[in-house]
Amino acid sequence: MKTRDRIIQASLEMFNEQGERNVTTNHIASQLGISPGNLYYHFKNKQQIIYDIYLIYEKQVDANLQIPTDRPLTINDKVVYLETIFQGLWDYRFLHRDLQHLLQNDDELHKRYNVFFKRCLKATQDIYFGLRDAGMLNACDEDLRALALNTWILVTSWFGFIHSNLLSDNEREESRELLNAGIYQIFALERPFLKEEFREPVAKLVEQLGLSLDQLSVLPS
Amino acid sequence: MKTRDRIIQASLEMFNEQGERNVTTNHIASQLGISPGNLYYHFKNKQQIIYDIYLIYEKQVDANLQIPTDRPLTINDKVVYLETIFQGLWDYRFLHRDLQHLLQNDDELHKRYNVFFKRCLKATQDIYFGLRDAGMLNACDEDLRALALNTWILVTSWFGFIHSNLLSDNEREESRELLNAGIYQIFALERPFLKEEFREPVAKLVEQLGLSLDQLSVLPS
DNA sequence: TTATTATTAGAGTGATTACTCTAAAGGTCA
DNA sequence: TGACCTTTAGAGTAATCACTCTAATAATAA
Repeated sequence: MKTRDRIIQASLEMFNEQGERNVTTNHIASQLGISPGNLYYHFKNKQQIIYDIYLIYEKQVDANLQIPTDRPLTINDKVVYLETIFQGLWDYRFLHRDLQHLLQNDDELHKRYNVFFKRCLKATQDIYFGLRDAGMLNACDEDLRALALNTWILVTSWFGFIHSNLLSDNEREESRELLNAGIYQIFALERPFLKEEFREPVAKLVEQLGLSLDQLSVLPS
Repeated sequence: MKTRDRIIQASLEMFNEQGERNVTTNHIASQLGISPGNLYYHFKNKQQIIYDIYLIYEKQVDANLQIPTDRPLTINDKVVYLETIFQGLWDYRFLHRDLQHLLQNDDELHKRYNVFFKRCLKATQDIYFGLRDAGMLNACDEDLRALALNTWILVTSWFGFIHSNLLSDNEREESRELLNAGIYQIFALERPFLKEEFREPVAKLVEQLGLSLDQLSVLPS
């Protein structure tokens, strides 16, 4: 692999594991067994490494949020959307963890992220509108717009939430269970809007997916 | 005012405005016109300043989440809960902005915060159960538990969200409008569970409160 | 081969920052 | 007044970190 790509990959891994703030460019270089000079030959500065990682993430999310034009949406589409989005969240989790600081230090990134956010929110709305058109949801436009925004906030905050609230006592590893619990919470958001005849099958689907947070016994009951 | 209290107050203001990461102990001292030595006479280290600020915040939130025992909950209680909680969020917004990093660097804070989170989640659940007991909501236990958790995540992520997504283009100041939009989003969460006869009065209440985000024309429609 | 360019090493640097140390000043009470 | 404790100033320091500079080496082309 090219040195440049190895830098990106190692940075991503280290950022995710230790947080961007705790990973220095010297750490990255030493992790790869290369010199700092070499790293700075390939990247102008640390910001640029982050920016380049972000671009890859953005591209992936945009691909994941495509809406089929040739057929109506199904409930299974929704599951696929959530699974791919949460997987992306996980793979690039440092981005959302330190988002505010990253944006504060890089105007270009901030502008680009704002455009990206609006595009994602639009796509999320369109997915919900699509599900309503497919006869699954019962809600007015205002409901669905608020729902889309709440979905976005929940999704982008999910790993921050589990990291802050559920991972300290017992060093529980961030796991697929906790990831699936996030999907469960999103389904809980839209459940009240589901038409009667879809509640049963969706409940089955969610159950298959894994556990709710309640069952992980980390929360009060 | 005592020097110790002035340090706490100045730190809080500066942390909120610039982010904890960008405020050094020397900045705080110089802002107050005192020496770094003086600051460290009153506080063992920077962590302790943060910890002390956190304690004040925690106390305030606990007070705000009290549930009346002598009467059933009303919809107006809900408004008061949300207004005081969001105001507290705003007054101590740096805490949630940099939460993960703060917790990572201070085990004692992390443990204490975990207990606090569980207490808050319990209180939030109890409020929702109380609203159901008062005949306002129509939902099963599982619905309400998921709702409480989603409420917590939304509330604690709200200012991070507006800071990252809505404040860059035009330097729009974080304003009461944006704070109220957060309350609007929380009401949107529970709206589908509201019993028919309460939808009209709640809608009126929400309208009085201010604008939804849609009307702020920062989002796609 | 030789010339040229791309890649790498690694020592070093200037800026920053949390925090320390010593001594002085201020307050209190006999 | 003088003894004693509290509070303050401010210079200083060790560590950290993003980044630079120079020179060497590898790759490529003529």
